[in-house]
Amino acid sequence: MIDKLDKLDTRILNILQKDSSLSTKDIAQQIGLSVSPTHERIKRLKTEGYIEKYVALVNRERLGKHLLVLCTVTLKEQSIETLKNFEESVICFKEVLEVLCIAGGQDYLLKIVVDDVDDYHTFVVTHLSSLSNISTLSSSFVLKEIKRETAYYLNY
Amino acid sequence: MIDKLDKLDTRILNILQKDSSLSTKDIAQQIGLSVSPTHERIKRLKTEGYIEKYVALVNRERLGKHLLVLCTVTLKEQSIETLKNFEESVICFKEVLEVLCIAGGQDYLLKIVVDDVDDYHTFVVTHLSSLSNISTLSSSFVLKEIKRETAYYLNY
DNA sequence: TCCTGAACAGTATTTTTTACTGAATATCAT
DNA sequence: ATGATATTCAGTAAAAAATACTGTTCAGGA
Repeated sequence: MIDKLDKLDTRILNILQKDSSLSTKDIAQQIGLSVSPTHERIKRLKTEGYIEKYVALVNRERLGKHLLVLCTVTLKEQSIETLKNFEESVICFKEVLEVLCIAGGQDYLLKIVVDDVDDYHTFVVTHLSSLSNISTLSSSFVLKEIKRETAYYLNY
Repeated sequence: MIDKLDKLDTRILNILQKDSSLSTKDIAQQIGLSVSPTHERIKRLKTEGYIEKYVALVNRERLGKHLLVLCTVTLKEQSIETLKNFEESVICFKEVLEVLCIAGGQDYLLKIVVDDVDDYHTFVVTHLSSLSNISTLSSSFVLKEIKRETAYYLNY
């Protein structure tokens, strides 16, 4: 099979996105194949880039990361160079988990995770606001994470 | 050890958040322990809730999910009942990966993943806008996903 | 100092992963 | 239609990993 997904591949991806600790045997049973072809498919899905990586998802609160902040940033100018410079700088901060470039006014949305409000203040002052070409910077604290899902729903 | 993390636990979590396909042996070598205690620690981190689950992260674009949308929702009223009702409804939509309750005006930010603009239009019309008590609904298309990280940086 | 419990390394067993083989099935050109 | 070719499958075997178990060392408290 050359780089195209059939129903079984899709089912495998739906399963692994939910729980990658399942054995090949378990998955094989769920999709109705034997172990060998199931294993081959899973391996192929990885090598062909459908699966980027396997990770452990941890409990944020349990680990003392109590504050989740959404931060909207607008830049003074929108030259390629300025955008590129900002992007390259901001992705380096370990506190910044996501950086999205948003349509409309050319701006960015940052998802930032820190221990607490003090920690956030320190981060903004010592790191974020020191970046060049920032015009405005607006922070919104997240009161509650109602849903957090990493699995895309794939239908065949 | 009763429910507290030491330096080794933290290192294990940092490793597994980046790549959970590593063998216990590999991790043991990285943290400077033998396989047995390393395995015990990993198992404990799971049972004690530090690790929520193991998942495969897939390539969104590769799988035809070309559109990522941030949608801000404000409700007509902020009674407990109304909020609860909205939250319970919206988490059921498979297209909605994240739901965050934001400080300030009582509103929500939704991260929505769909195939394309048509798909999004259909979703809004047939699902999202049909929810009761919605006051305003503002959609922003994501032009580019600059950074997407699921690992929290843990320092000891 | 002796006792107790926690954490470790090492070993053994079970399970899983991975590679390999041949059969069945589908594909395609003749 | 038929034969050649490639793909996908199941089954088996070997390698590797996960898991359970055992005894030892080390630290803290009576």
